[in-house]
Order: sequence, then structure tokens, then C-alpha cells
Amino acid sequence: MASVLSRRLGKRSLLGARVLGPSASDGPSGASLPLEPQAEVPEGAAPQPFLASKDPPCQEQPKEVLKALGTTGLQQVAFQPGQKVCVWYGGQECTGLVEQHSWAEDKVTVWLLDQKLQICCRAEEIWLAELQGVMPQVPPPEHGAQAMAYRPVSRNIDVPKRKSDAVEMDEMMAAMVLTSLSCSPVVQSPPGAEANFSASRVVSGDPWKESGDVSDSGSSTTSGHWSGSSGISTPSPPHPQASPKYLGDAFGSPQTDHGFETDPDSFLLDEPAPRKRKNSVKVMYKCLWPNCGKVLRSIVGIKRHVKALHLGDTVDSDQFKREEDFYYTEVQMKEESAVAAAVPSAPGTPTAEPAPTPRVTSPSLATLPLPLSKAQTSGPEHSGLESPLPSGALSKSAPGSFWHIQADHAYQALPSFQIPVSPHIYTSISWAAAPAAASPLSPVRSRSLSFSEPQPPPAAKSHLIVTSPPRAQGSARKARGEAKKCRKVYGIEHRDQWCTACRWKKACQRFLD
DNA sequence: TATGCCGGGGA
DNA sequence: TCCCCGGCATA
Repeated sequence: MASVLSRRLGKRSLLGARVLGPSASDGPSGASLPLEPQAEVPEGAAPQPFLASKDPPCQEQPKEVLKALGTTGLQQVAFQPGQKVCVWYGGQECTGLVEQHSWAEDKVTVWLLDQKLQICCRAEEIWLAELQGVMPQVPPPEHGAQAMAYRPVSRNIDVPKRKSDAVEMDEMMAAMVLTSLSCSPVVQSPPGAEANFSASRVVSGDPWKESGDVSDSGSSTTSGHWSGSSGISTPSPPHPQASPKYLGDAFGSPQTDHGFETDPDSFLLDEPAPRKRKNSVKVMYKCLWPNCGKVLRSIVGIKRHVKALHLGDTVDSDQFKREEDFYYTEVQMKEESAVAAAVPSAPGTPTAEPAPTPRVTSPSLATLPLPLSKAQTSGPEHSGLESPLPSGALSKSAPGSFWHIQADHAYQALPSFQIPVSPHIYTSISWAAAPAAASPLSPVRSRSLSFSEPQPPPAAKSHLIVTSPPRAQGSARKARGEAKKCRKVYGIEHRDQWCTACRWKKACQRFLD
């Protein structure tokens, strides 16, 4: 556990290092960015600052102008490529050329002449340069088109021809934008900090290609995730809000740094289940979500499962990032059962239906308090698992007194038994220090036995060896008591004074706890 | 490392 | 059944 824990903590520490900081956008642009899902970002996911979508001077002007022109809706303005427009960007009004106007999303891609970069914003945030009197070098051919742009009629423009391309491009841009929003915190930086950088980058190369590099600048590990896929065709990593279809991808947490998320997991994916114990105990990961109980073999799988199926859309902000860590638990089970449990549910196929074997245990797990808060789950494992256990027949019918009733040789009256298979098990909250091991005789395991016993369908679990309650209780390894044992009392040199049990290295019968 | 004790085995 | 001990878990 320690390794896993440390690794997990390590991941968290890595996450803590991610740069997606508050972005401290003091400018007009950054301030509105996180709150405005519609806000656009320069395409290419470049960390270019975004223009203020809500900037009053920006919006009022075009509104008035358009209203004056009898426009029914701002969104109806048609911009044509090459059109010279004004846009509020970087706290100032900038002129640029329209590159594309996506009608479907009402977004306009504008090439800023001053900044020499490309931005994407809503049509309503753009107004024609002529109306401002800022029409120095408008190409004559576009003049007529500009005039038509004032009319909200798309019929004057060859919309169908452009629409498909524009939509496609805008979808891509939107994807990249969303990606950059979630991956590249630099995007939210104040314009001034990035203007030069972005400009130089864009000027020197294809803006589309910049996404990957820019992502690199945001986080070195982030690039590993999607810079490779930042090609023109599929640039978008999942964004749960925008593209729920990507929920299946475990790394779609919107506000998380995908790079940090992905890389450690990819390591974990390949590594064998940590801490295999001598008795072929295999570590599984069980979903603690109520009524789920899915068991997967890999952390990646369980995270993916939790994220995709349970957290999914709720993962919306930093405070929820990696929340899935708290919805799964490590489970140790014997190899055979582990395999049986793992086979039906491959990590790569996170489905809602639990694996056969784990499902049997799920009712109990379903009673677990949902670890909604870290404080709630920060307790040791038994806080979650053992509390429901006493309801089991074993626990109630076999108090510890039974053990104490045993005679001096009680240990001999307790034939050893092995639990061949089963979800016996100790579980531990993933980030809590787990017991060093699940000894076959540990009390934890004993509880686990009772924990598994009330399972309804015994027939379906024929592999579960039903053990007699007294034995189950008696065989539980006694917790180390505070009472002095013969060895301590009499010392090793007076071994003859020890109780028989102590002499035989059995549980002391003289100084019962 | 010391202690407690389970599991196993020999007598 | 008595007795012992290897080995493991835990403090």
C-alpha cells in the first residue's frame, strides 16, 4: 500500500504542480473566461489571451450599429472571409480580417492584423471596421460584401457552400478551444503576458500546429496526452461538458491536467497489481459507488469507471478533479477469485454492470456511506467496511467470549481452515494507509468472512466455502491485547511458569485480553 | 527487533 | 492429545 499510496500521493503532488492555476486573469478577458463556456479562445489552443466577450465597449458598439441598420439579431450578421472587422481583444480594439464565420455556432474566426494572430469569437463581438471609421486598407472587392454583412440575411451569402467547412472547422476549433481551456491554463493568462509569445508563434507557423506546442508550454506532461493527436483532424481530448461521448475516456476530467492524469496512470496500467502477497492475494479496485461495486484490476480502469459512470458530468471544477480517487477502494482477494472477478470486467471496458463475483459483495458495499468528503473517508478502512458487518450472523453469534471460553487448548479445538476464495478481503480507502497485509488469519479477514456470508445467493457462490461461525470467529487472529502475556510476566527464563498456550506459542490463555 | 500466535507436524 | 516450532503479523 505504501507504494501505491506514495505513488498516488505523488500523482497528486504532480497535480498540484499543474499550472492550471486560477490564471489570475485580471484583465477584462481572463476574468470572464472561466464563467463563460461560450467564450472562445484563439484556435489552435494556443495560450493566447482571449478577448473580452462581455466587454461593454465592445458589445455596445456593434449592437448599436447593427440596430441602427435594422438588424434583427446580432447573430444574424454575416461576415465574409477577408472582411475587415473590429474586435475587442487584449483590452483594446483591434482590427482584423474575417477568416471564417461559422453560422452554426455563430463564431467568427478573425485574423488580428495587429497581433498577427488568429482568434475565434462570437459574431456579436465583432463589428465591421468601416462602422468605426477604421477602414484603412480594406480591399475593394470585399467592400460589397461588407455592405451585405450588415444585413442579417444569410441568403445574400453563399452560406451553404461555406457552412459545412465552417462548421467543421469550428467544431475543431471548439474542441481545441475546450481542450485548451482544460489543458492549457496559460490560456487564461492575461493577454499581455502571452501576446508576444503567441504572436511570434503563430506568425512562425501554422496555428493549428501550435496547439501541441502550446500545450507543452502549459505543462510538459500535458503534451504527451494530446499533442500527438493535435493534428488537424482530431485535436480534441474529451471535455465532458462539450463532448459527453468522450466520457468513456477516463482522462476527460475537464479541469484536470490530462497530462498528469494520463501519464502516471499509464504507468500504473502496465504495472502489475501492487503488493501481491504470499498467499496469492491480488489487489483489485472496487468501485464504492452505491449499487455499483464494480471491481477492476487496474487503477486506471477503476478511475475510468468512476469518472465515466459516476462522476461524469459532475466533474466540473478543480475541486472535483480526481474525485474519483475517493470512490474506489483497493480490494485484496485471492488470486483465483481475483481472476474470476477480473476476467468479466476488463479494465478497458468500464461498464455499469458489475462483475459476477464482486456483485455479490456489492450489496454490502452499497450500504457504505458514500465517501462524499475526504474527512468522511479519511478514517481507517473499518470505518467504511466493518460498520455494516456486525449485522452478519457470524459477528453477532460469535462474540469474542467464545474464544475466551476455550480451554487451555482451545487452539487445538479450532481446526484450521482456509478460505479458498472469496472476497475476503480487506479494503482500504485508496489513499489511506492500508494494513500491511491481509493475512489469511488476520481479524480483518475474519470480518471479511462474515461480511461475505450474508450474501444472498449462496448457490451462485458455490466457490465460497461456508465456514462454521464459531470457527470463523475462533480462527480470527486475536488482536494483540494490552494484557501481559506469560512471556512478559515471567520472562523467557521462567518459561515453565507460562501457561500452556504460551509455552506452545499459542494464544495466551492465562492473560486473556 | 520483540512479541503474539497461527498452522502444522512429530511424538 | 500433548508438545514444539516455523513463520507471519504486529507493535
